[in-house]
Amino acid sequence: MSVTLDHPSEASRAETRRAQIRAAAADCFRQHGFHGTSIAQISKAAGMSTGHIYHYFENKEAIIADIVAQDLERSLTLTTELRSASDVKDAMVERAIEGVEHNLDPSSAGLQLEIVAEAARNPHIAEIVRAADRACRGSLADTIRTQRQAAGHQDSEATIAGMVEALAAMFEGLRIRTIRNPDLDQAAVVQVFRRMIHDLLSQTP
Amino acid sequence: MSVTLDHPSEASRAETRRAQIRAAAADCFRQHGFHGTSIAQISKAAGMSTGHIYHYFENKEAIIADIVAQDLERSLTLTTELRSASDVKDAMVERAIEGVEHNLDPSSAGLQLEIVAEAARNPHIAEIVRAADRACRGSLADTIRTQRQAAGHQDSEATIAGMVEALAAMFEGLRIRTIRNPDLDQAAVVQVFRRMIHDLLSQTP
DNA sequence: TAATATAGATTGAACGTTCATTCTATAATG
DNA sequence: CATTATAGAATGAACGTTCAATCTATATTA
Repeated sequence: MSVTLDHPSEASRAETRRAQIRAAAADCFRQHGFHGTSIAQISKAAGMSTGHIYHYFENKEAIIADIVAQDLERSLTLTTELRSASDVKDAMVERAIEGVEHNLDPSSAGLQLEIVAEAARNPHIAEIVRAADRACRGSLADTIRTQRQAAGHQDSEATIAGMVEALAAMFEGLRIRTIRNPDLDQAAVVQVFRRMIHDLLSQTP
Repeated sequence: MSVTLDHPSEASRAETRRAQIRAAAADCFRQHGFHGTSIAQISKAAGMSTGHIYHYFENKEAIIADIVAQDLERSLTLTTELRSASDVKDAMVERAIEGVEHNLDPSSAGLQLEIVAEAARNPHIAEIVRAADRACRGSLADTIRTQRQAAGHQDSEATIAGMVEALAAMFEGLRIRTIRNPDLDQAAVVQVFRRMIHDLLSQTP
């Protein structure tokens, strides 16, 4: 709508500041959790005053919601990418290492766990998380269904849904594993995961 | 040393009170998280004054640590139980339903996620959690190793460790799944899990 | 047994601090 | 000059924790 974009400011200036606050807040949340982090801490990390934060976010919860939404958008992208592969089974087995690596990164895992824990009790955050999860499940179910049908298997929708949940549990479970066992052998996990995914997608009734 | 035990009080009175506080606190923590719960809330839920809480716990973190320790002791018991089964593979497949049910209970899952999220940033809680996890892994590794050797397989320790991590990730991952997808089809998950566990324990190089 | 002493359980108010949020004033921008 | 960005002080509520006081019940004494 706005025409004058001579300067990079205009609309983008505000978004830059918002991103700056998001990044600083995410850092704080990783270290101290949502409710262990104060606005004062966030403002310090972002290099601005406390009052200024409220110029860009209505309140603390809005910052949390923004980070959650941004984070979930990223994971939706990852899930959708799989569908474009020519041989889905091979692609999933091959890319298992990426999924394992991604979910085992402790700082990422910490924030993700904070988000789910918050979703377990905060209806507003739960809504955002569940909508994103629904989209991810749908995408993954499509991917698996296509692959199974192409291989000549006949599965009920419940079976497909069960496979989706099992795969999701495996990868998301790694976020818990990396906290509970920081010395976990990543290579060994990748090897076992590959075999399990292969077997799951090839299984006959 | 003390002889007079006419009344059930003496030493047990204090433990009763501690248990009462633990239960009330766990309830609050489930609903509002560790750092979203105030001592005032806990004291109200436990039906006693705020000051009285400090008669039994040094501070808020001590209550958290106590609940965490108690919770982890229970999961260690569950893991150890498996070892006594005659046919471990059958037992694991048969008892998959219990593991799935247990980890899918939303109120249990919520507190467990709160604990892991706290462990991700609080070294004291991390220490408790990791010690318990080490014990569980050891027990599960023994169980799997025995079963695999009995079936004539030759696995490296890394492979056994990978299997342990995969199984742990699957079941613990369900805690995340039940929050992100409350409508999850439990029966479908049980069926897929059974097959996956069977295949994992029977797999050949 | 009646009277007193003592220990521990329990209370709720008070403390100093920190919190999220709002208000006010100044600087930068266009 | 008008608007927006920014800073920082101000506000009142809520926090974890402490503490002096009271209540309850058992033990001691006479």
